[in-house]
Amino acid sequence: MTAASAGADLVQVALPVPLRQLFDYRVPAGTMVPEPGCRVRVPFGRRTLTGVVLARTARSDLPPERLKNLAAIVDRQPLLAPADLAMLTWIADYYLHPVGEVCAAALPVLLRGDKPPREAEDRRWHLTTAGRERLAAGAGRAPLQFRLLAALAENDAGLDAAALRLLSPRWRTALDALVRDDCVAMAPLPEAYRGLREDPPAATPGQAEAIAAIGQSHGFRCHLVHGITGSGKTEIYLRCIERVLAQGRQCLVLVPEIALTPQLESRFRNRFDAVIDVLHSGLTETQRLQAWQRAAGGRSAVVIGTRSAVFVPLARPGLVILDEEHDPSYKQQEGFRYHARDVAIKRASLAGIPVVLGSATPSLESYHNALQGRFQLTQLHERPTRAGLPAVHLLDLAHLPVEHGISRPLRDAIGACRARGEQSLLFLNRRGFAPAIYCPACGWLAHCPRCDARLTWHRAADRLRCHHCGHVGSRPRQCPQCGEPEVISLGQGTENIHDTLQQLFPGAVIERIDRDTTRRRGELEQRLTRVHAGEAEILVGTQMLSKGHDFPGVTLVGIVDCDQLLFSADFRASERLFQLVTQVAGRCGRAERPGTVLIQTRFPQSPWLQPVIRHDYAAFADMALAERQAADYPPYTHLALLRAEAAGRNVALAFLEAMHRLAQELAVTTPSVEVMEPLPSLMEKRAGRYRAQLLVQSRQRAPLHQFLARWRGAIEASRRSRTVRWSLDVDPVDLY
DNA sequence: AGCACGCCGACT
DNA sequence: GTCGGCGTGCTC
Repeated sequence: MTAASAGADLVQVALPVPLRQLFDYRVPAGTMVPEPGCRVRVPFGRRTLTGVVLARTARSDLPPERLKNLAAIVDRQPLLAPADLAMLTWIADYYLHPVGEVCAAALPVLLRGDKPPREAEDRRWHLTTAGRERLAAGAGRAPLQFRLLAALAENDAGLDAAALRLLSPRWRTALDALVRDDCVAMAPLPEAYRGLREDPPAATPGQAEAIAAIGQSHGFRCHLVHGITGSGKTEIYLRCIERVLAQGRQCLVLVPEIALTPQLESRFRNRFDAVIDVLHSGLTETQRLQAWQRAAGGRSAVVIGTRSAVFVPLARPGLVILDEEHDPSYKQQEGFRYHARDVAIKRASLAGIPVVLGSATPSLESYHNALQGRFQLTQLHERPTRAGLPAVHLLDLAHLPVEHGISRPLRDAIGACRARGEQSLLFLNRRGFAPAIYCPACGWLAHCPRCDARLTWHRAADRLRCHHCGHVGSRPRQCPQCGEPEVISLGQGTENIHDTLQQLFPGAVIERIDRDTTRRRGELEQRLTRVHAGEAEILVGTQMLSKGHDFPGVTLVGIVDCDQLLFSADFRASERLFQLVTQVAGRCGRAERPGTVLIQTRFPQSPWLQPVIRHDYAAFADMALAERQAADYPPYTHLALLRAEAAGRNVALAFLEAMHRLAQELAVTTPSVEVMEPLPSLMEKRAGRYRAQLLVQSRQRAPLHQFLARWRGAIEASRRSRTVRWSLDVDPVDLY
């Protein structure tokens, strides 16, 4: 770092404001020029903000008299390395999002302010020989120093800041004095990786092939590991991580949700004697800061995290793994709408390291990339345990006796399963007791006053709830429209299925797992523990059950209603159906016993169900890809979606119509970009606001991006954009 | 996003 | 007569 010369030194600063630009500031003469990656305090309008220096520069487009001086430099050393800044700049450009907000999103909350990083808590101090002598000499004029010495003498491994703080809030000054006198020194930090704790099991041929392929890649390469549920993808991750750790480098492992971190963490801890950190929204801000600092400082070996952890800096990056890569929760659905999978791939390419995407049901985008040779594909078709894949059967609801959503064969199968002392799992993607309340006399249905949606009756709470906004109402005694003395409930939710099963199997222990029964912290874990302990005989639950958790005792899986997935407006519906059923089916028969999956449907002839029955991902993907190609949908085209919402009906739509005209003018120079007509959203009214959307499509990425950049600029400049709430979603995942 | 400036309604 | 509504303009 050099001191600024007379007035020629400028820095470009990313500020947390929704403006897609950098701001230039003068470095006062005589002060050190902050390096890129350092935070600075700057005057901005009438306030002072904290931003990140992205670059040094000698000249600015702005006239010199309008440039202001930096108010202060927060960090002496950069918080973010040049590679991190390059990644963040790329993301800001790709998603057309303000780079200052992207930078802010990449920093822990405690580093977004103007405070320099706090002492890393894993730093420890221990006694030196001189310290021992001072202690032996007895207490002198400095009683606190003596107490610190005594405490440190009892702990050979040393004490950290938290432990010393317990001795006295004024520990810092006393410790500094002791360090100056060489009585206390910083204890060496533990090595990030110290070796294996257990011998890895022998790899199956499929695993060995994947491990070798990933291990052979020098520099950037994207690997897609497609392994059927239970085929041992985690073991592949462990072996690849082991190789990278042995080289003294770090690994970043991403999972779609917090609930999956504990089991992965414990498997990693059993295998590796290493510093392993988790990073997700369930931590306190202080914990997040510490994990972030350990990763950035190279003091951790493995970081396991959810979506936002894709931004955590690593001093020595060696490998990125993204488990369950098909999971839509990798896409942030509001504000800064990035996709962690795509960011992870870009990040690995910038860092020149391999990235591994794993899934039993890869997204069609990734699978297509693999077929095109852009990703390297490894497939695992076998389970290492003796259990084979479950047998899948369809139950035709139209031609079978059905009671409260449970058909006779499903009921009998559950009974037989119980009789064998095994567990069964029923999947229904619908919470509550009944999804509709209906008047048999006049046809009235209970609607949400703020959304275009029906209200769901939650019987335990005796409330009508809207699952799209926070609305809660009570069930009317009589029909509010015609006065009919009794309204009835229609359809089944998990609460209802739970009840029905309890009636069919009196005395059975049934565990319901959905957002309603696992709202409080630790409740999910508690219920899962009861299931694993074998206390529960039947499990009923929603989507939550499909994600990652293994239930070795479950030998029967029932999909109560797959038709809602079969007929959905979303062009990804068939993909979701295959993924969901395969993932739920994968929960069973993992141990020695084979499993059975029963799918209830009114459309057993649907071609989409055939590959599900045969566990044939390739056949499903061929069908789905052909359909996507015919309809000009991803992965054959790229999409962007302009969404808008406003309090008044048609305000958002009128805005989009104006933006549509604007887009058509702009698209003249990018003819490969197709701008669709704006449409009201599928659920037009939601939480009291009216929504609409406009789809843009192109076969080629580059012209689309070029168009979007100009279009977004024009939208921002238009006065109308201030009358609605709008967002531009690059690569949208949900199209409604 | 904030935060100012700038013109038109109901009130300490 | 003011306090304050949110339209619109700007931030290196």
